[in-house]
Amino acid sequence: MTSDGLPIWARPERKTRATSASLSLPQIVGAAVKLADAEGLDAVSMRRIAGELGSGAMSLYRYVSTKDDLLDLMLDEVMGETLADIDEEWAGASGILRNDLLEIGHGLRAQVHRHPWLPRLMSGRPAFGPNMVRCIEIALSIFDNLDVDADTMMHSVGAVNAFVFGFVQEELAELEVQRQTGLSEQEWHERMAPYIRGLLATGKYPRLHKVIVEGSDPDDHTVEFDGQLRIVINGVIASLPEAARRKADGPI
Amino acid sequence: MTSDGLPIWARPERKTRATSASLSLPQIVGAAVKLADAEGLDAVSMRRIAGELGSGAMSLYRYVSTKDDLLDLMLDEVMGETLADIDEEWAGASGILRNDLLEIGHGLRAQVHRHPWLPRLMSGRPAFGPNMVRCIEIALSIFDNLDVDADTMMHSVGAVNAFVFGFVQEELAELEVQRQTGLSEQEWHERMAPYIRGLLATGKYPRLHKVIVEGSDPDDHTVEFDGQLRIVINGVIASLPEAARRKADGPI
DNA sequence: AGTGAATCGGGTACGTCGTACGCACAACGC
DNA sequence: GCGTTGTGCGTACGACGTACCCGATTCACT
Repeated sequence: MTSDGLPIWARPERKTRATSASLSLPQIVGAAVKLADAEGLDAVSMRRIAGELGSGAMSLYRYVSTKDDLLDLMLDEVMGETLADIDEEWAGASGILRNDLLEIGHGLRAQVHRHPWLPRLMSGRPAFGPNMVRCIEIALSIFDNLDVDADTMMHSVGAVNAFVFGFVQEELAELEVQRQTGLSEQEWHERMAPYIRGLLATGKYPRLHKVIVEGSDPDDHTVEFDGQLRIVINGVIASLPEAARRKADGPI
Repeated sequence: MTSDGLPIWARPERKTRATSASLSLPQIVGAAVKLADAEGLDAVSMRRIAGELGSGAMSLYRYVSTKDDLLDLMLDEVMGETLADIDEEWAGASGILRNDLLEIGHGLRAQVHRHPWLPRLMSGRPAFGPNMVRCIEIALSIFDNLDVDADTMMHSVGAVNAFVFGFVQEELAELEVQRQTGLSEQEWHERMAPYIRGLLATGKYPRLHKVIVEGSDPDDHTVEFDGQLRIVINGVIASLPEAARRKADGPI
């Protein structure tokens, strides 16, 4: 959004009437995304993007009225990436709700891992781009032959979505530190160990102590994620009306 | 974290050897939090904070080695806020797992609503401050007489936590736009309506159309949140070992 | 009481950022 | 031919985080 509070897509289309242009909006957005992927969101400055494209910084403003707009476009761009593999109807839809929800969850997480700057962009930015809208449409398609009401559909995908984003956010916090410092997960954990040990040594956190000592080290975040996602999906399916619930796991 | 990759608490304590100081770390952190609450995270600059305290910008660096450290401290500060109401043992713990999880969820959401800049800080910043650790400890206490293993405990609070953060993040995105533009929720929705109508008019999003037309307008986000939170908690409780599950809803 | 060391507050300055403004140039309709 | 329109981009301004440095204050210790 800019000063008028509208996201870029809700505003009358840009002119781009003229003939020869050495720059183009998709080109700019693409360069910005590539930069963010390679060096993090902080590396994405107008000057850097322009430099990457071999043009002047101010040239970008012929295509984008504000950096914030560019960020909106980046967000929608990567949402469109997922869509590229998908044709008119969702190829992945198995018709079995539990599997579909699982796939949506894992797919969303994979997408965020490909572009770790996504969560930071989504904080404080309502996403309403065309690609995002198509993503929602496709997500809703998993209810096609389930005959549940609109509110339930929104609840269900909303809950799964919220969980996935919350989870990856925590995951990425750790990865981000590792990226910025160049430390491996191993090294970072070792670096933190004395502090953690000091905390536990106070004896003020017996439950945390128990969890750290007895808990299995989640070296593979994916299985951790899968486990928790299944828990959430269980809850979602359990809340469905009975007819839909019986069909959620497919024909027995 | 700074260049060494360690959060501020994992480093040897700052000197603060001398006697009389017109500034103090808690004072600085407090001013920063107040500023963020009042004008948003972007208003939090070293110069602004110093100005608010009637001192020079560079003076702050006697107490904080980097702005990033200050942000870490702000995060832990507000986590401590919640703790202020709580004494040694959690007053709110009912011993009934479902109610405890509900309370944790609603409490966490309330906390984030009090400080809408929290999610943006947590993106890309592992939180390990003492207050945060105490929060975790207290959250784990709800399993005290339930005899479940460490992994299950982490799974359970992790799933609820992740969901809550994901949910409020979406909520706040909308609120943030309203704060920045000064528009009310009503006004903003009206401003967006033509764009949304245009999308639906294309006929390419039949499911989204159905959801928007038939779905009840969630004017009260709290009931929406409560509904979805209960769904997640259902899943969590269902995944507990049977003995614990039977006790989760308390004595019948 | 006198003195050296440490810590305080903060001014100046550098390199970065987003972007307002305006100019030179190219392609078009007439 | 000539205005009109749209491009690319150089310059400049006011923010930002913070490195560096200096005078003033206060402590620890004789």
